[in-house]
Amino acid sequence: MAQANSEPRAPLSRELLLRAAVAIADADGLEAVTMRRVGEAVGAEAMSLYHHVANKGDLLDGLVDLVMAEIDERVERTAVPGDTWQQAMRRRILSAREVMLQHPWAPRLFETRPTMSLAVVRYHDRLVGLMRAGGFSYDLAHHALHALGSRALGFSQELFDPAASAGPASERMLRELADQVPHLTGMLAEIAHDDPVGTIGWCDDQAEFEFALDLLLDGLDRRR
Amino acid sequence: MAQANSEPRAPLSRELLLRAAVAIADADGLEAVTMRRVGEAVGAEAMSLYHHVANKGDLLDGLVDLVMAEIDERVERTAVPGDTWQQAMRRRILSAREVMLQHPWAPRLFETRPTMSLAVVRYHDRLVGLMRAGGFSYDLAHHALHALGSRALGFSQELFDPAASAGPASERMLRELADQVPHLTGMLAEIAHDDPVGTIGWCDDQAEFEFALDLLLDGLDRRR
DNA sequence: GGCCGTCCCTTACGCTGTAAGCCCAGCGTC
DNA sequence: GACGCTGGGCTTACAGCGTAAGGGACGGCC
Repeated sequence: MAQANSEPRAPLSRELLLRAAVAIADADGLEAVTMRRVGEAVGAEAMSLYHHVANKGDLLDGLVDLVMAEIDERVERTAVPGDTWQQAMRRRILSAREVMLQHPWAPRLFETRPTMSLAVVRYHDRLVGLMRAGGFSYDLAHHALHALGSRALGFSQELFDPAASAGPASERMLRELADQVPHLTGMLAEIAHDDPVGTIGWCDDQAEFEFALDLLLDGLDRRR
Repeated sequence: MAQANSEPRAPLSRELLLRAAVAIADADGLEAVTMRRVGEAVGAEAMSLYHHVANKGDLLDGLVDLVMAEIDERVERTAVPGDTWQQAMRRRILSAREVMLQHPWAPRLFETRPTMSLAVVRYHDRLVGLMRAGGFSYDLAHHALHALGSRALGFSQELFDPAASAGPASERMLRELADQVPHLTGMLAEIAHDDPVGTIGWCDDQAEFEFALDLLLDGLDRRR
């Protein structure tokens, strides 16, 4: 009713909706991505979106594909020809992680989606390709995929939760519970996080991620 | 209105609600656990639950604690005195896994809960204790916790999704996409899953889990 | 007896995803 | 030019969610 003819507005399209949804998720988190909110962002009503996506699940799948496209692009850009399987794998996974760091909501989305998108399957297929070229048996490559888990896509699930545990409140609480968790308090006291950049959650910083990744890659190389 | 006085019904309590919620989750999955549904299960209205739980999040946290209690109990029962750190850790984690296998919804719940419950913290604290006794530095123990991630609690996150990817439909689809994912199709053809018992999702069977676990434990032992 | 908690119920609100149907612009065809 | 079709947008509406607000019945204590 308002708007008159100020701007004719680009026609809706799947692409447009997905871009809007990404913007919303980046700004306010995944739970802020609702049909009404996306509609508002593109200047349309919620129900109009259904002409371009089958339902909300379809939209979320679209988000996954979009993030995967970003990853693929970056992976391609940062590839180095002479790499060993291990170097190539490492580089690729860390590239994926860079994209995940830009979209903090993506890990949770990837984990939650009930069916795996073709893009994700293809990503893993290429990883298997790398390992095969490096002399892996199919069996070991299979094991490797499972051992890596979500780490193959550049993130580790956070049981020590993201953000919420940070802050002085939880630190004080932890100190009060020192008798209940003596080892953890001792550990935290010694480690004294200085929280560098590149942190997804509380502790999942770059160094942490790379330590676990190399632990796995080395172990795999030894079993090759 | 109905019911008359057929059965006076046990008074509500936190315990009662949690037990009912577990039953519902076991039967129909985590998303079936709604306040109304839990209320129905205990013969009360949804709003009555709020006298025993602060809100739904509190109820879910209660579920986590309940599962953790089950784990602790089993861990205690299966402990063996003479174990090395590695044996003890392995045994403990596999015990936790047995409980997770009985509550397929638990992994997702653990991953989703925004704040970590005291029970979970204590569980990890004991793991650190084991490692310390095994000669770990705090720093390495810290790395170890992160490297293990959710595996410390007995499950690995499923990017190859649970159940949904199984069945002939997805297998046929995969065959049709053979040119797009040549390595994966080759791998799957060779592996020929015979799906033993103890499977959480598609491939996260016991053997898979233990392979990754040992890969990590061995790697950690070497860096000790 | 009067009062105060505790426990449960009823009602209602705002939010979600989405089914159903209307309306109108643009088009192809005669 | 008039016709009807089609497709993209809007409006309305519904069921289900978590939960805020308040009412009424019971028991224990002064």
